[in-house]
Amino acid sequence: MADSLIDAAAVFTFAVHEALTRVASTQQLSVTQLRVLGILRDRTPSMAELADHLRLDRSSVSGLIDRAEKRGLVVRGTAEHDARVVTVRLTDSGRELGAELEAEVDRGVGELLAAATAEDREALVRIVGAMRRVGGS
Amino acid sequence: MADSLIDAAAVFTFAVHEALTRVASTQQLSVTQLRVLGILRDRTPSMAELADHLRLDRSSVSGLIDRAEKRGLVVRGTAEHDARVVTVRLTDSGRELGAELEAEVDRGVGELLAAATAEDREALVRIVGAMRRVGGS
DNA sequence: TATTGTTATACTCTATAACTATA
DNA sequence: TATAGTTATAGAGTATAACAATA
Repeated sequence: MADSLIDAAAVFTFAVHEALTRVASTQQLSVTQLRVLGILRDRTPSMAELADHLRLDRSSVSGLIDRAEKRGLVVRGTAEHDARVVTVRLTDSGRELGAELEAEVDRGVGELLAAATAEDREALVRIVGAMRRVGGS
Repeated sequence: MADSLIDAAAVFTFAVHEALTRVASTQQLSVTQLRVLGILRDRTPSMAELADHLRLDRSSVSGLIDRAEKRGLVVRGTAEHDARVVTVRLTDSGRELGAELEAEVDRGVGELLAAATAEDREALVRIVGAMRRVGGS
């Protein structure tokens, strides 16, 4: 596969990642915490499910949620069918912050893509669709 | 800008970032250390220039290079024109490891993009070209 | 005085190993 | 026994503030 393609993928990745870092850091959050807010927007997963989404060890997620809970962004709950399971959901304040940051991400990433043509932007959406069909994520 | 586009950018970014993390971790390296090896491939920058490339504080780069030097991947040198300046360059071993990992990155990222059409892959290269012309990086 | 780089410090993120509670 | 989650521990990565050496 052409070298310029791999380069492009890497440059794109670092640029978007940097935009995410910048947005998150306006609220003293990491990109991982930003992802947590995004994941919880329409889910109330168990710790294990959250770890799977993030592809992190459960012990890492324990610490992550400790810190997010301390900041009042999320709360731990219990699942009724299995007393071992801990669920995580957004607080109102977490949902509000998540929505704010999502808007900022839209703005920041949108800015990065503003110079591309509409056709090329559509190609990006198709690429990710193809990735998903193959990669399983 | 369409929501699916921003989503696609984020999903793409996390997928590539994860592939880079996976490759780097086969050698107990972070993505940042992997980037250092890539940056030094055809440059011998000062600490300040390296910090600019990585968009990190100089103190962060001091620690990064401490660890890379301890592993024998890079060496610090001096610039003849200014005794304050410290330069960084790859050792032979660092260059070799960098080449190995670059091949793995090509393979891993190439795999992610394998399902996309050639036309769409070309669009990605154009998108990054447009980003570069605007964004300054 | 200004700049380059390092050090001290503090915190987040991450994994591994050992543990507790529940199934 | 097996699974869900936490805790203890260790190390990397990052920034801020204070510093030393050089310009």
